[in-house]
Amino acid sequence: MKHGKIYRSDYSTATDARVHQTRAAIRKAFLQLLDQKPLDQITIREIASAASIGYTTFFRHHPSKEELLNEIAASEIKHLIELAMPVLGPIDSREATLTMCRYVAEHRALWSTLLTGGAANVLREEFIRLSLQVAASWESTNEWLPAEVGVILVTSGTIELLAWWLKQKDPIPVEKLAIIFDRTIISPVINQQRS
Amino acid sequence: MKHGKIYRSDYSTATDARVHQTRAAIRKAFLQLLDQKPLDQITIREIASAASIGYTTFFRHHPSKEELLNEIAASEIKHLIELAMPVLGPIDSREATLTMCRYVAEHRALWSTLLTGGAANVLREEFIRLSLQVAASWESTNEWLPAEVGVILVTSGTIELLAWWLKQKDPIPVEKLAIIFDRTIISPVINQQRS
Amino acid sequence: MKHGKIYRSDYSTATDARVHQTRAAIRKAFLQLLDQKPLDQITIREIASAASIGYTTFFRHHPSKEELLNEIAASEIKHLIELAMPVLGPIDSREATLTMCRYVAEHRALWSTLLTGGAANVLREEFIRLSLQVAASWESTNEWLPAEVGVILVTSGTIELLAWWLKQKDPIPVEKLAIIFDRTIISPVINQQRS
Amino acid sequence: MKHGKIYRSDYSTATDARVHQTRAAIRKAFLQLLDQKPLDQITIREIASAASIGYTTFFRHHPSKEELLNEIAASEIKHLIELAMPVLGPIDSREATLTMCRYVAEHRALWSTLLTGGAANVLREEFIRLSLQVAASWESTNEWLPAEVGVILVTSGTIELLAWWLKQKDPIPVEKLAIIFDRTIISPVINQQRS
DNA sequence: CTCTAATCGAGACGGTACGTCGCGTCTTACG
DNA sequence: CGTAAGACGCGACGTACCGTCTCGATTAGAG
Repeated sequence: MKHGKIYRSDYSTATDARVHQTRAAIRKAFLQLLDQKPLDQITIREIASAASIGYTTFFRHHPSKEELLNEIAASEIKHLIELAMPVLGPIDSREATLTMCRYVAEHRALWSTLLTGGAANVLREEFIRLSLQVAASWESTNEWLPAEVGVILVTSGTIELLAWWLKQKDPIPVEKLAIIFDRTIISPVINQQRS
Repeated sequence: MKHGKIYRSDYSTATDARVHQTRAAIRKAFLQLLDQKPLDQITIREIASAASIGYTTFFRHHPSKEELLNEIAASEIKHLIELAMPVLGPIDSREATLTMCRYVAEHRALWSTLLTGGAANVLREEFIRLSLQVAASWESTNEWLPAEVGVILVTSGTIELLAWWLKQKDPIPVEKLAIIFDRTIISPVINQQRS
Repeated sequence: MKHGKIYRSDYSTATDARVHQTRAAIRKAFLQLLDQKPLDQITIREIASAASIGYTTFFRHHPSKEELLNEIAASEIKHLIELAMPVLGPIDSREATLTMCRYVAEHRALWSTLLTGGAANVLREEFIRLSLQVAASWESTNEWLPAEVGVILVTSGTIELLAWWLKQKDPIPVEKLAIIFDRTIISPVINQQRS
Repeated sequence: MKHGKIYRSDYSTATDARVHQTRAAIRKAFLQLLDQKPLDQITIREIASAASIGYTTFFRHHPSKEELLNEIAASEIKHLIELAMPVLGPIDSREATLTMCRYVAEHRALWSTLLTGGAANVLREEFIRLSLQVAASWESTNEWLPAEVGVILVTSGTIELLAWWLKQKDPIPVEKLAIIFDRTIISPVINQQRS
């Protein structure tokens, strides 16, 4: 609506080494900046400068900084959702919970940026959007709880809990986190409950 | 840090009828715009135009649109937190829950804008910030659950649940909402639990 | 063309003592400010503040600061022109010259402001305009010199010379000034000349 | 004193063709506007619009319209002063006078704008400033006439005379102008004189 | 190993919104 | 009941980024 054609190449299948190098530099610089301030206080010129690339070059790879964030976020979120889905299954939620927490712990730096940095709000929305999409076909587990609400609460609860955990200087061990996670977020939604 | 002197008057004790009129017009126009798009896509010129006031006049009342939103949000949130606090008390959470839901239901239009419009993210942060502040002195209710986490989960859960509820075309009755609220958000945090 | 009607009263025949007081205060404050900076760097609020009157009150007396300057300038210039005219007469230019210089010397503060302060350019134009008007009916004194040119040169020369004189810390005596005035400005225009 | 950092480049050595094109367009549009109204009634937006460039682009080349005028004026004035200086020399003032008048005549359009348009006052000041600077080292030609006064009178007289000449619909021939110039402005200052 | 095309840097440019300032009009409240 | 105080609409200011668009310079990888 806003823009005309952009002269951006399609680098998706590029084999040129420079392309990969440039993309990596952008990503790295961008995540570093996101650690420091919210998305809308970061200028593209800043990213380009931090990545030691030309301003114009940024646009050859990403149409906007928002789009860049979405690209990064989407791929990371997919991993997490794949790990998180079994959590809601009937089998062994405690084990799946632990697996998910460990995954985040292993990529602490990245997730810390995503969840506690300037991208948090964007990420939350994307996270919930993708979760709802994945869970769209599910049937309700409880007659008193619309499935959609369940997904929203679990997803947002997960994000908040992980964000809190990543912010701590002396984070509690993963096992304890998994217990909190299970008791406050998972069980209330999937378990049978007595009023 | 950014600005030099601003020529803004202190209107807090203003008695001039025009002042109230102008402030009301700004607020109304702003909330209408927030219904349609996120905060950062709203320009001050748009607000001024919609409120039928001069562009400059906006700054005579609010230093920025962010500040305006915070002013509005803070006062509304305070009301809600006052109603919400007893919910966590030991006595009768179900009753307090119902009271809070009814309050939101009675101000549906306003809260709908705040929670589901372009201000949602700002409001969430402010909400959690204020909740943490209010709850700072509390002692932990559970040895396995840090008090801070409890507050965060209850607050964000509340926001998500209310936001979902306000988005529905055919919203479920308040009583049912209160049940969900109690089972998924309150009880898991304040009650004793069996693993 | 720009403005609608102004609610300005006509105070020209006012007898109210306050009116005179106010006008005097404006005039005084204005001239003081003109000593310090050019006209367009002086704001009306500044004048009003310096004159200890309300901002709006200024407009009850003068439509704009430019107009105010013109009012002041015009009356002063008229005095000077009346003294200066005989200078060009055939009788005794040296004597008239001396008279004029003495007049300026006696009102040094005022003329210093008018000629060397921020009003200089406006004053020059007004001065030349009035001079040309007064001298419109004159007949040329020399066949080789259009009357208009003569008036312009004498007028602008007078202004420049007086401005220079008023700027000096140790001004030369009036008598010497009159000599310069006569030799460089008056004589070349009115006297018969040998090429 | 006024401004913070300006993002203006140094175009003095620019080779980009667009730069020259833009600068020329600005200059042309600016001079055209100066023909019509005084400097302070011209807005930068007007200049930009008339030059068919973006508003912001103006500032990439000139910090303000006043500065732009000074740049233009300074370069033109330098030419004229170089021609005018020999006029005051002892040799052949009549010839130098003629040369100078011819130069102005050949650039009638430009000088007409500078001297009779909205820039006249600014130009006068700059002219006198530069003249005094150039003539700073001179020694007085007459014991009764301070050198500074001589420079001021010659310079301002020159400007007034040229301005008058350029304003005429049927201007007198250059030769007659040179005679007036010599008799009324040059001779009275440099020649020995009998009281 | 060359050379040709892809990629990049540098930055000029037209825009849009910002927040500030001063103007001149108009309204209100006070004395 | 008139006047000061000041709220207001207006429009220009100068700044900051935006995203588009040339330009050459460099460099990879195909011939």
